[in-house]
Amino acid sequence: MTEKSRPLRADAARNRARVLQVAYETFAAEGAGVPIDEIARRAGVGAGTVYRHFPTKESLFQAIVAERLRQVVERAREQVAADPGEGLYAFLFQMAEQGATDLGLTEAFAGIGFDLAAALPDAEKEFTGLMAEILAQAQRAGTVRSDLDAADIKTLIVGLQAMRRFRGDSELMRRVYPVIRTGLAAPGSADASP
Amino acid sequence: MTEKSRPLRADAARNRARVLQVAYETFAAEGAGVPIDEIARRAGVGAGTVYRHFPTKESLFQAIVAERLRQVVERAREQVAADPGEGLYAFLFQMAEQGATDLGLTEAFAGIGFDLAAALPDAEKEFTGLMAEILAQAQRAGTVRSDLDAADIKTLIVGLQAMRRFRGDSELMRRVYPVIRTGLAAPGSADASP
DNA sequence: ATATAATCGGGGCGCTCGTTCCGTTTCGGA
DNA sequence: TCCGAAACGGAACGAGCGCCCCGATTATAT
Repeated sequence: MTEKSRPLRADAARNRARVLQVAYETFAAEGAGVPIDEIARRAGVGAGTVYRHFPTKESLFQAIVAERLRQVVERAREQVAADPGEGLYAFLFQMAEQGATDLGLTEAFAGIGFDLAAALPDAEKEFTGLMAEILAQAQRAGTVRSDLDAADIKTLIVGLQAMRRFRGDSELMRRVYPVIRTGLAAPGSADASP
Repeated sequence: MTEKSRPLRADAARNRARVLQVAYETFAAEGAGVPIDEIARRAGVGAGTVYRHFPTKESLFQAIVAERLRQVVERAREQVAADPGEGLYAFLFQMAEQGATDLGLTEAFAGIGFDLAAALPDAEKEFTGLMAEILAQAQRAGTVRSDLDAADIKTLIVGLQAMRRFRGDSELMRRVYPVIRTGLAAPGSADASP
């Protein structure tokens, strides 16, 4: 009912893939503020070509965020499966590092010029659900204090990404991460301050 | 040597004050992205008048940030004088609340489109020095762990402001602040998890 | 009151960027 | 090989914004 999606012509499919790849790298490195013309130039196509595949700049950004979210969720599932108690910390600090490596996703996450829940409600719900799950596992394992919910974790991710973006050097975060870790630890657990 | 600063004409002084006041409120509420024309309109003057008093948009923003920093520093000195052990926490969470009430200062602080250290080196140095002082007092009082420096505190401020901006409702931060507080607490102090 | 200079206001210039348009090129089935 | 459809690319349009210009206005010293 929605559309008839005939298969793309070979050159069209190639160009679409190039645009997606270049746009991902560019948004990650420089954020959503980069002009479409610049992305087209780097991809070696005209601006018109970009707009044929993605009717608006936001739709291109959205497509990339959706794909990145998929990867993030997938990786998080692996981590929590490997070590339920440690999963939340691993995921949290990995998300923090993305403050430096994927500026576009960080902006989307913080709601800067992009409403994640409105644009990609399904992906957002899946992510929030996953957060709740990872948190519950860690709390069951006794590594994280029990008075926190998934929304608190999302808030912490936004804060950690901002800190990581502010501090160019990940070495310098060495002393900040333990502060968060200690603060999150369940009283009496190994990470709690003695 | 710098300039001849003759006294301003009465109407000029009045307009300058109006522009500063309106610009402060506007930047605080909506960030540095607001057009100069809009600020001029709200102040009831023409754009040309704004530019006679402040030769560039950035210079206006800078003037406001400088003034706000002065107020912040002054207030912090009072707080740390009143209670050295509690001073750092009070200041930290007050700065966090500014994530919601003063978007302009928050952006300047996080280095979003504005290089604080380059634009206002003296104010920045004074702020950093104050951070070191407040931190040292808290560490001496035994309320904050000793392996942190002033740069870590600035990083935490940036993160906390981002979290506060992300969470519109300060009620919702009730569970996040204790996490930070516990994480910062010196082992064995009252805030450390038992 | 008048002259003089400071100040004002807002239209306009130049630039950026998202988006569209259309003449030209390329693909791929017959 | 040939042709119609699909895709291309980049010039061009319009909106937004920082900043400048200049004729009109107003404050202030005399």
